Amino acid sequence: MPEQRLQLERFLPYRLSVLANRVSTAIAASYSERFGLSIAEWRVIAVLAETPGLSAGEVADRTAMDKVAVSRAVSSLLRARRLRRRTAAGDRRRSVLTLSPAGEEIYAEVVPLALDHQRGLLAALSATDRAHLERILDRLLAQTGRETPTA
Amino acid sequence: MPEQRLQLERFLPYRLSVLANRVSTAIAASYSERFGLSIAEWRVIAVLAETPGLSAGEVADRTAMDKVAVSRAVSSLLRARRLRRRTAAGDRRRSVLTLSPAGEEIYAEVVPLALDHQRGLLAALSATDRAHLERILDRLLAQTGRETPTA
DNA sequence: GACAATTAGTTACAGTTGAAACTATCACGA
DNA sequence: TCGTGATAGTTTCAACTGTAACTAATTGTC
Repeated sequence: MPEQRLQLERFLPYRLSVLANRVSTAIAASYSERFGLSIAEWRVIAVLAETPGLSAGEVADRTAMDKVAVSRAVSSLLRARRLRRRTAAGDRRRSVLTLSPAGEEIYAEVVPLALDHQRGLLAALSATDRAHLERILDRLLAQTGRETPTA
Repeated sequence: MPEQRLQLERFLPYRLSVLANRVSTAIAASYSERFGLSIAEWRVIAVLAETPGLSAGEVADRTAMDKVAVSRAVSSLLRARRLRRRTAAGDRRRSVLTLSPAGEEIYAEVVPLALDHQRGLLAALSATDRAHLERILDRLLAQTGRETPTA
């Protein structure tokens, strides 16, 4: 049996990781310098803009972040008055998170930047390639499904 | 002009990041527990198995790691006697890195694990989807080309 | 050949991260 | 209603990471 080789530059997990890092870093640069947002904070803002009133745990579920990261992002956003937190009516352990006007404002300003980046990326692809990519990502994400411990 | 929305779960950069994290974490788990390797250490081993005799800087170029990360991975691999380091003949600043027999051994054991993971991932895709994915990744990686500061 | 500018690699420091422990609250069964 | 176990979220502590400063060696350039 011949020794197996790997060829890192062609190894799918490695390529995915390099690509994702490049893209995330580039986008993060554009909002971190302008608004002092970390990736975690931006994700929290984004899900709360889409679905106000989530608890910290629900934010964690939807952002693929762990609860410690969410806790820290929330507390720094609260400090900056970009978020408001109440206690859930029937369950005083749960928080109910919503964006403050300042938070909404930031969301409104960051979204176009983020969409621009996405457009820039997709510019490399034909329309059919884009459709393929969507479908392939759906499948791969489903395949890797419940493996991210959101604990 | 209506406010733009983002929908994080459909946002390409976000999806890429989640997928890449899931995959890397899963693979890393399999070699980190068995061999006590970090992702950085594994990458160094992989490129040196493919191309022995690289310098630390060349390793950084090929692994999309920065030079500090390479330096630390190299020194921990040296400590574990999984790597050998000499000084380059004509330039005493440069190192010449090669795997030790123990390092080769680890490479030989990890490669099948890594390839299994890749196979598991690709199992979700048809042959044509795999070909699409390859091509699309090539393009996106080229598009994001020279943005990763390997400094 | 001597000195400024580059390059290879390491180290130090400060900020970030994650696992585990902790606090507070809730749910449920006896 | 008391006690046990689960759940939401925070804090702690130790490990990890990145930036910048550093040492050492090399390459001009004059």
